[in-house]
Amino acid sequence: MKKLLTISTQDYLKHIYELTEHNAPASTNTLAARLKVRPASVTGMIQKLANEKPALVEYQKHQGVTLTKEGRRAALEVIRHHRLLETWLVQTLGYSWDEVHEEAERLEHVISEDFEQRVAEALGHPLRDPHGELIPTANLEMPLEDATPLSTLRKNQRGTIVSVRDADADLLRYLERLGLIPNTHIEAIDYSPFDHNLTIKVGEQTRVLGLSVTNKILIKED
Amino acid sequence: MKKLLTISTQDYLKHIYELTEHNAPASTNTLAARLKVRPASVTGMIQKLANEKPALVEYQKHQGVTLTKEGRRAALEVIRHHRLLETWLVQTLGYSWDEVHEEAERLEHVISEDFEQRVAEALGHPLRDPHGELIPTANLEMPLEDATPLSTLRKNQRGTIVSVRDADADLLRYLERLGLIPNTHIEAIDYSPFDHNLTIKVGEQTRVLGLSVTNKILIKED
DNA sequence: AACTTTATTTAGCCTTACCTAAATCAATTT
DNA sequence: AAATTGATTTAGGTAAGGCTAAATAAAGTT
Repeated sequence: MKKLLTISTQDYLKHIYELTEHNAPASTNTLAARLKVRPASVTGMIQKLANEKPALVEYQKHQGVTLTKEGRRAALEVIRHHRLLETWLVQTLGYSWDEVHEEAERLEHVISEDFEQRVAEALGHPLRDPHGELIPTANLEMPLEDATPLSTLRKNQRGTIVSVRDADADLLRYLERLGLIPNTHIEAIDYSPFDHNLTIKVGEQTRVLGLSVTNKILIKED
Repeated sequence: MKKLLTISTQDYLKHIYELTEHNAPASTNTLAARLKVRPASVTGMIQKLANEKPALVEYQKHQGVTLTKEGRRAALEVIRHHRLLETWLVQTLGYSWDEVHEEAERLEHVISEDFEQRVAEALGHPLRDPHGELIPTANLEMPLEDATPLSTLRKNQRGTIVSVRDADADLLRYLERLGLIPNTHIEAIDYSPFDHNLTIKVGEQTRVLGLSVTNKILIKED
């Protein structure tokens, strides 16, 4: 007897999850920007979510918002849907890496538990989606991230790209052109401590990447 | 620059299409029953749909409602989505014949044109869904039905099941148990003009079917 | 033709989730 | 400590799409 949440509520929870993932409560304004809604609307919605029983968010006026246990589970459910869907759309309908997001964004709210299970099964219970993001488990826990930002790689170290985080479609297309997609093997050939630029070798190519990019790419050293 | 319709509107149009398929305008009450909504709500919604520009339905107080050209196209779009989705879910996720309906019912409203095309492509542009229902074409026309009701089959005639129309999940499960699913070959071995019962042979089995069943099964003679 | 039953419509309300404008709080400067 | 600025909240509205109850229209009976 799980409570049914509106699409809008699911979206709020998902975005709150993402904004609070690295500690720190989410502010009304950033949430409003993410949701493409006015700050006043966010305040209203948050107040409702905080007064549900059980409460989905923890909220003190002017102090930002965090998820409760219930809220977190609901958020992880949506995120699991999203990431499974992206994986599935890429694998079975030939969507490209950067096209799937929008489609999954709409589907994630309407698929059944049964559908979720069938897709997970069909995909062999994948750990990561096509961007390399971790997929929450069936019992709604987020696996630990065992990859590290590319920005921590230093001269002569090698690694394999695992994930590209928080990237918009433009950046994804850019990275795809550079061949910087999950499973690609790379080697750091230079690092500048001044501007934090990292020079890497990707296959035959040499690329120089700034911090804003190297921070978004996760790798596993090898 | 197609107009975006709400899920609710899409549902109204779809059900109006189905109720008016064999001539005759749809009445407020039957529509309300189908949509699981009160008659008063139907009146309200229909009035809105009739006043859209362009109008989606034709409506005269107390005379029932029919679709306009625009309304019909919108309805066929939803029905195309539904039937493609059912076909796809059965083929790629192993849904059974009688389980797909609900899932497709929710997905049909949120998939993109791109998704529709990819699925149609992946399936090889099928003509019928798993129930045998005709799938509207990409340019939103309903193909002509070239199959006939099983109730017209007479002693010693043979045919192949093409479709099971308007059946609820219970009937579908029942027919599945009897082996009466699309592509099954059958032969009429007796017909009673009094009660319209038809005795047929399905593989090794002999079955006696009443009119309420034989009218819902479409076949092609051979 | 009058009455009864059933179908349909009108009127008035509710909820959800958004909006704008105005008010208040918090943080930073001066 | 006061003032300014920016973030947040309150107050009051709007549009969808439901609902109930009451009013009206149509259809069927006597």
